[in-house]
Amino acid sequence: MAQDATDTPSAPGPVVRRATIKDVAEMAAVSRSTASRALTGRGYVAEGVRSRVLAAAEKLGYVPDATARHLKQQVSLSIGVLVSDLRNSFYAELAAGAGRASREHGYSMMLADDGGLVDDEAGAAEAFVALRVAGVVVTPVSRAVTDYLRRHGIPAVEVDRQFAPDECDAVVVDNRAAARRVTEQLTGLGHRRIALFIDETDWTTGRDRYWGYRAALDAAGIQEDPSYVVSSGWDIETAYNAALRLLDTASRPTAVFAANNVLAEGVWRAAAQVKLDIPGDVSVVSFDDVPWMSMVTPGVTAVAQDAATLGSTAVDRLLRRISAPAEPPAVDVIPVDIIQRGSVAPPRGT
Amino acid sequence: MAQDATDTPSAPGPVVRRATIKDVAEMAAVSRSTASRALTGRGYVAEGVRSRVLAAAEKLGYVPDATARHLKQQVSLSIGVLVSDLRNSFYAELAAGAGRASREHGYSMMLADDGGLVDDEAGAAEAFVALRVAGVVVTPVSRAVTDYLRRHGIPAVEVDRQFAPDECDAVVVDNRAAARRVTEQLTGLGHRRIALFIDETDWTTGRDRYWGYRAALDAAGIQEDPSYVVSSGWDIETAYNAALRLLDTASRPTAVFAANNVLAEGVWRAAAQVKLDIPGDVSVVSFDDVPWMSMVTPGVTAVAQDAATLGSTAVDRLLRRISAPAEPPAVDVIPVDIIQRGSVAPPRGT
DNA sequence: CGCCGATGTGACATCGTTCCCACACGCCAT
DNA sequence: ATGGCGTGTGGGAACGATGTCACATCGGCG
Repeated sequence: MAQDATDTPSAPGPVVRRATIKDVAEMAAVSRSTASRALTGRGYVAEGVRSRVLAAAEKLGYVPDATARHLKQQVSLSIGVLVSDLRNSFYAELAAGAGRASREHGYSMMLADDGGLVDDEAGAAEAFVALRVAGVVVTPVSRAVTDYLRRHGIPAVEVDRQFAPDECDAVVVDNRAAARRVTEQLTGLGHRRIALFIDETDWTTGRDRYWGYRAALDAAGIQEDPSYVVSSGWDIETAYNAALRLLDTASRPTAVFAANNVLAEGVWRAAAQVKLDIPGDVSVVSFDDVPWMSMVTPGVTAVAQDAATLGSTAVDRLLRRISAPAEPPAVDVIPVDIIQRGSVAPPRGT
Repeated sequence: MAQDATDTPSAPGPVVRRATIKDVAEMAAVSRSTASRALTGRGYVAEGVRSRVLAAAEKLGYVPDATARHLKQQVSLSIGVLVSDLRNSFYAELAAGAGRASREHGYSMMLADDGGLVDDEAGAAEAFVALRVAGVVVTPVSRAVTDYLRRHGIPAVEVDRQFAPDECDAVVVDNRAAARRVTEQLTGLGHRRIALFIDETDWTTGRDRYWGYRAALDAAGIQEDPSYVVSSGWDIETAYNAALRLLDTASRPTAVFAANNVLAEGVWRAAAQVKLDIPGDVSVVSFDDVPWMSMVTPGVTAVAQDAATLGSTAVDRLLRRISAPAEPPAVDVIPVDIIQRGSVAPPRGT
């Protein structure tokens, strides 16, 4: 009972104490200031002293504490990247591109994934503020993120989706033009009943892709049939069920434009389920080229966004913003390709 | 010439000065210490004072600086995650799982991607040390990472591949048993000429999967034919070319086991190229289930590792290690599923 | 009346780094 | 001699948050 753990500390204590600049300085028999100058290369240091300090640092395995440096300098070398869903290869590629670009410029990447939820998005943004990242690249799901970040003085770049066009840098593709081109390919082949599967039609990418689709229909003199515009949200299951219903009717469309890769997957599975031949019974085109589209037979004709380039360009833009905070907001538009594969043909009977 | 920028500072200066705890304290008319107690909930604070402080913090949009807190407390709330290739959906899922688990425990995730290169792996590890992360989850490509991290007192968990079995926690699957089961399925159907496509056969996952394959052959009384074991590295192109050569011969195998999803893709493309019917001419099984395998026709029978669970389990284990540094290293083995699809059939003529 | 514990609060040192400044030399020009 | 410069070094104050410690106040009890 009287025995007290504090009398005989059984734990061996901190086995490794991380070397600090003080340890380096002592080993090199100089002051902390001189050691710092030798290591950072700022200010005068005699050549002999410099090499002594460097040798000591090497010997001790000294790695400067980035958090302490940040605290002192009020400059961070991390950037935050916030995407909707890492499991979607579009976002994974985007993150990979952002990570590569960050590293090339000496930054580390803090990555978060908000599952497309506004609440999680806000939580991630707060974590980024707490960590005092140098800036944030985000595929936003609301306007709130960039507003919040701006209020805290953290520059942000919107990628893919754009909610604050006039106040925030952005990196996007020309969704409208691409959607129009790919839809015109269908009208050009004689399709008149063209369905659009889309997440929603009011915001950013969804709105623009919808407009592009409409523009192509208008140009071909086709009246829009609202029952062919399916807003089926963000998950495969919903798209699959909606596609099942639509494709299993007499008045089914002769072509389907899926406005992103998730919806395309739902459509593809549904078509397989009801045993429709692609492209014989129905042509399919997609926005977002992901790996499976080139693996299936026939391959899926798709608008290929270079997601990695979106990510790396966003980081480049962010770093430019950091070095020139006062410039007016800029938007980079990344070109897209339409990859022709076998999923498109003229409608039957033409 | 005599004009001096410091006389008339033209820049508007820091437009937003981030609120610090000092600002909060002043607004609430208390000392920094009291404000800290009120905000962290440690120590005595009168109820009235507490609410005054909280109101001030709210009003100022105060977000505590995680780097400063870390510096003082010498405890970090970030964990590092290092994967080989974010573009590979296996790693992307793993990262997503790790990110989710981190966030659930209040940690942020620093993510890096080393492209499978030992040099980049070392660079990323150094960045993690500099940032003083609480721990690291890594899909290692060499033993060096975990050694390096240990030397700096940072706990690490190896996932997927395991290089330091006795010194480091790990989260893996039973590669050998899974490879054996899936190969036995082929021998059970009467296949005798079974090719193995594999990255390499000397280390960790490659070695274990190779052993599993061998064990299944041995059990079926099949002599291994070295020309059927193709070590084709880590890229699709190489695997594709190797598969082309192997499949386009008279003595081609009747079944192929691809030991990861990249190799499976190469094999799949090659089979399509030489117009082999799957499973009629050749059966195909894969290690790693990725999205395209369920999209193609026939679907690819595959060993499905739950990558997200690998990632989240690794984070759980890491956090347990952080709270109990002295315990002996532990290994979690995550169960796998074999997903039966249509790519497997008995060899022709049986 | 003096002492106690319970309840609150503020001063100050600290974490690891940087960097401003003071200072110390040696050398040259006044 | 004195001043000034170029070169080199160390002292010490930040950065923002935390936590130890001393102290202040109050009510109650011996």
